[in-house]
Amino acid sequence: MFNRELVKGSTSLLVLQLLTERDMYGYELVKEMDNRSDHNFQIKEGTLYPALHKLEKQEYIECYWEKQTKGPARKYYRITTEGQSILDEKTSEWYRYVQVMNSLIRRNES
Amino acid sequence: MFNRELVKGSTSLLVLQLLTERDMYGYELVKEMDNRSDHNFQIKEGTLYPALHKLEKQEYIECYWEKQTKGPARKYYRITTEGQSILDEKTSEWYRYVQVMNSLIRRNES
DNA sequence: TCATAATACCTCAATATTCTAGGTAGGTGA
DNA sequence: TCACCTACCTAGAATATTGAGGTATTATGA
Repeated sequence: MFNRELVKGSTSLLVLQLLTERDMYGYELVKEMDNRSDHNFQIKEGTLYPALHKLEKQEYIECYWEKQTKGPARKYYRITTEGQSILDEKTSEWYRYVQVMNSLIRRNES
Repeated sequence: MFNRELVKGSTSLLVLQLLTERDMYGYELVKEMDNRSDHNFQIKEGTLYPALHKLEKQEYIECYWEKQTKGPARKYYRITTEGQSILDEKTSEWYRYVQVMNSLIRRNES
């Protein structure tokens, strides 16, 4: 697991990115991030649900309920057109951020 | 400038790294980060000074005053041995974090 | 001379995100 | 029946950052 503060702010980027692949529900997103990151990103439900609600309010994602024959109903989320373009922005911001950070922390081992 | 939240948690890493090059004072660190990052990391004094105090309390850095013939005295910081080893940890954490993030956000453009 | 700006330190309230710890409810298996 | 998993949720505490303010010294230019 990473430092809590370091990871702050990357949740929305990850959620939007995963939703470009397929519609997903909250509980699924938690498990998916955990699995795909080899347990490095163990985002908690207490973090994800409020984050989803904010993204929905911003109209970057939208939701629909799907009843299950087995188990509780699921609230699926799908990314909107606006969400897609915000994702593009966030993604390029991420790459710029990494580039700047790397140039700053790379040891001057001459 | 980057998103406020994305950058959270990288301040201590940057401070420790810069101090491996030479001892610096707070005001200098602010300007230095701004310059080196092409104005992408405009860390504010209200962020840096408390961050320095925390690092000092953790004994990752230590300070000494230096009077100037011109202008106000400067509080210089130097990295400690413990700070150096924490920096190593934080640096490798950073690289792991970037790797995991990249593997998650890289579009599956097959 | 006097006002302004730069240097150099500092604190505090507001904001945003995350986590911990709880809660509700449906369904499964021993 | 009881424990567990699925699946949703919220509230309070902790943390980092920022904006806005403060103090003090020195330099600059009108």
